[in-house]
Amino acid sequence: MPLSKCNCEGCELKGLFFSELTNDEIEAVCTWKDERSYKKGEYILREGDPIKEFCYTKSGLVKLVRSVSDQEEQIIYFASSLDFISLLGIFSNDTYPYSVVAIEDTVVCSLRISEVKTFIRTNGNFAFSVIQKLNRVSDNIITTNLEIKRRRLPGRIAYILLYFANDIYKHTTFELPVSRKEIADFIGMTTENVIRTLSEFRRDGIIKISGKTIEIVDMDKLLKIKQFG
Amino acid sequence: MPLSKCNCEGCELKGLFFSELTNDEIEAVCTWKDERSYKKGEYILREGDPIKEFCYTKSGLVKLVRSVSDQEEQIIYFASSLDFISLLGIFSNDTYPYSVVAIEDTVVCSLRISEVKTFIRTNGNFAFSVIQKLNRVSDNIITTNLEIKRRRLPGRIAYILLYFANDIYKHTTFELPVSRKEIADFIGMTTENVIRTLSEFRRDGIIKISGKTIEIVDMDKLLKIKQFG
DNA sequence: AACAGATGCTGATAATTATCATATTTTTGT
DNA sequence: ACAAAAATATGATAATTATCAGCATCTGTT
Repeated sequence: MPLSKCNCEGCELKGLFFSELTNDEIEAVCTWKDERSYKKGEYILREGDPIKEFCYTKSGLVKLVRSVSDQEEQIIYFASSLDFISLLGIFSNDTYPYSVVAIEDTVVCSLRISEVKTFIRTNGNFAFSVIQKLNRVSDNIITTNLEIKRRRLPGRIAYILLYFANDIYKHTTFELPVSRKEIADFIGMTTENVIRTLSEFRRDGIIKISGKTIEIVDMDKLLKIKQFG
Repeated sequence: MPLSKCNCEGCELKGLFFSELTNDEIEAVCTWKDERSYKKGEYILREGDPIKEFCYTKSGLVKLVRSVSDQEEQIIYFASSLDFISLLGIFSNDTYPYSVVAIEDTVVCSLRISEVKTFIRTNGNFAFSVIQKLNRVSDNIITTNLEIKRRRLPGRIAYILLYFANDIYKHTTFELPVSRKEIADFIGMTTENVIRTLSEFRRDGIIKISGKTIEIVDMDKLLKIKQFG
């Protein structure tokens, strides 16, 4: 099969994820890869399911969640485009220790994990790039959690607002992709207190809120709250 | 140089870390490896230093810490024997994002990171085993932090007591290897409240304390506090 | 359009945790 | 061995956060 028929060839992510693969390997990937679109709210992976695929986001935004009791869940991380979403335990577990849910419309590309494992064993440069990327994502999660842990409620809210504004949307006005409850599940506080703190920020002229739309009005103050709150 | 002169050959960790290396590769490791002993309290790695080595503990206990302000530090993780202590960012950063400090006398074996990187590129099975092990350690850190985050003070203290009792010392009586302040830095609470909670556990007949020695008297109650507190 | 159910919002109160002050004990350095 | 510093301990109070209760608003469905 000629490579020109393989749409992975022209994929904008090829350079990011598979620059180290040979043409033959890319062709093999292409034959088996599975690209899927998910609507906001849909489950991409389910906690407890067997790990058969190696997935990454091509576009969109997802949350990694784990359930900690009947009613409660904890959000581990938000992954945007070009992130691995298969990470925790993918090479050391049999089943997913968390679920992945689209919080915006999301396109995911999946490879068979067995194939990726083979490439790791046979292609050292590919192995190295996988290690680098896994390492970067893990570090990110760990550091983010530590940063949140050391802050109080206002600091945590400031942190997450600035995360969406600076890292995800790169704009001071944006649509919050998550509910107040999801913020609460992420920062480890109650929904009521998340709402209360947002309202206080609004009253203090730091942000404007209309529904899901947030506008950061006083960036300096928000940065100070992130730093000291 | 005959392999018999190489003391890595007989190292009890060879099977764990380097089972996938060829004899030639092990000999190369052996020539350059650096095995060092550290007394309790000594720094093994310093935050900000360039990453030149790939380190793991042969025995002992260490803490991974990062400083978050002039006076405060955050403990990321406790690593016991056979753990990697080079992990966060080792393959994606130039400098260590955290320090590693011995909290018990510790023996560390270090390889040159450049050499490990070469093995990853040239020996796929070794690469795969490194990925598996890094993956496992990262997951552990992430999961531990999530478990702590979702608990209140008593639950957090119960969690860490049971961690030392069950995972590290495998005994209901043990010497706490860390100060109350270090526990506080790990679970994200104040030193006073850690002390207070330990005192309450003692008053409630859950544990006995004499200095650094802790004895778990009422395991059932402690498990319940871990679960619901 | 009407309804149900989720989500957002606010206040009052209770529970939890931090801060400050002070004393005692243990460890460290000389 | 001694003084100084650090760690442990406890109480009182302040600050922070959770819980509960009651409404309003939004969303999706029929």
